[in-house]
Amino acid sequence: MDEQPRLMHSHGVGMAGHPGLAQHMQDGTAGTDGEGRKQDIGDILQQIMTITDQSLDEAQARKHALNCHRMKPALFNVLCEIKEKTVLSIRGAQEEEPPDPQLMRLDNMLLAEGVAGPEKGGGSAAAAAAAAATGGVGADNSAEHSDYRAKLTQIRQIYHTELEKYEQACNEFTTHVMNLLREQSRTRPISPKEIERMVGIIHRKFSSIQMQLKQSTCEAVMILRSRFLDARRKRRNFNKQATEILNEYFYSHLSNPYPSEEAKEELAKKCSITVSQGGTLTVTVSNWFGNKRIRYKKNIGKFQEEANMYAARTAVNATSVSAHGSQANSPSTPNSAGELIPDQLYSSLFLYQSRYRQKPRRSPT
DNA sequence: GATGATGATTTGCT
DNA sequence: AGCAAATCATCATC
Repeated sequence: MDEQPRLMHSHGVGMAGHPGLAQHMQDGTAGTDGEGRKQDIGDILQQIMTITDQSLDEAQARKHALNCHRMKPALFNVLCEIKEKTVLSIRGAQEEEPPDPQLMRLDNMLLAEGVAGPEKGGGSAAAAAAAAATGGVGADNSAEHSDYRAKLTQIRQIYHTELEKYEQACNEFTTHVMNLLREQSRTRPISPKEIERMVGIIHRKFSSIQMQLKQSTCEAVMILRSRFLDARRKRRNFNKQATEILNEYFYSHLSNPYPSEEAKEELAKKCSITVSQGGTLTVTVSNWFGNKRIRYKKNIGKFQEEANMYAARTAVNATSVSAHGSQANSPSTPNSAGELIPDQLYSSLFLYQSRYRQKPRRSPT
């Protein structure tokens, strides 16, 4: 069979645009069965058009018949040419997709939470990371942590099995489609690029499904996190002693209630704050002072009694230390008139300063 | 369970 | 970076 090479040679000769077909048509015994040839081509085209309407076996047989048809190479060439012309216009629509920021965010989060990425002892890495994020919580809630770990591992497992399932399905489908296209490429021209494009489309579809999985996994992790590890949920009021120490500092520094970093550390130590929610111990102290300042300022009247009490206490302490307790005032009943004045002065100074505030000065130690 | 207290977080400013 | 202010979310009390 030397038909194919001959057809290729004829390119550009004969019937414009359809050289192969033209050659073929001129091949036959001239004139008499030209009509018959036309009929033949019409039949073939009809068969191709209706091939999808037939049953599988029927179509298979028809396909085989078409493949063996002597006109097939010629038709194929024609299709190739038409394709080449149309593909040129399609090629422009090739988009280079940038990495989806949403997907990247999800990936990063899953990685950070230890759901994606390498498994390290059943998600303990994630728990450790979470613990670090919340400031290295002590042993008081280790039971909750193990609960959290277990649940996270569960999520992790579901995520991975689902992801694997999707990946497998994607691969199966891709190979299936590729086989189909290869099979079809025997009857119609399909460039490797087209197959590539189709694979790309399939992958995009599947990755959008994967994204949904990632999204819901992220949501599940967030819920779990907020349920077990959110600092706000873990909020514990300070004990009485800690509050007293902090209040003592606050009211004795009412003119400038901005403890330095060192003072904060000192206070944290004194208050034996173990549940450091925010990050470092001093952050908790900072939070307290921040809240105290704003709430004091908002409603001085409400805090007046408290202010008087602490002012009196420090005053008593001071006198008892400096003057060897010679002024025998009862500690529980302070001289109200004597203590109120400096206190009010302090508070007005604080309020004044809050407008024209300066950086808190560092303690000399 | 309604409400105020309170520790933590967020937002915006300097 | 550190703060004020607003806000959130839980705790504690009744």
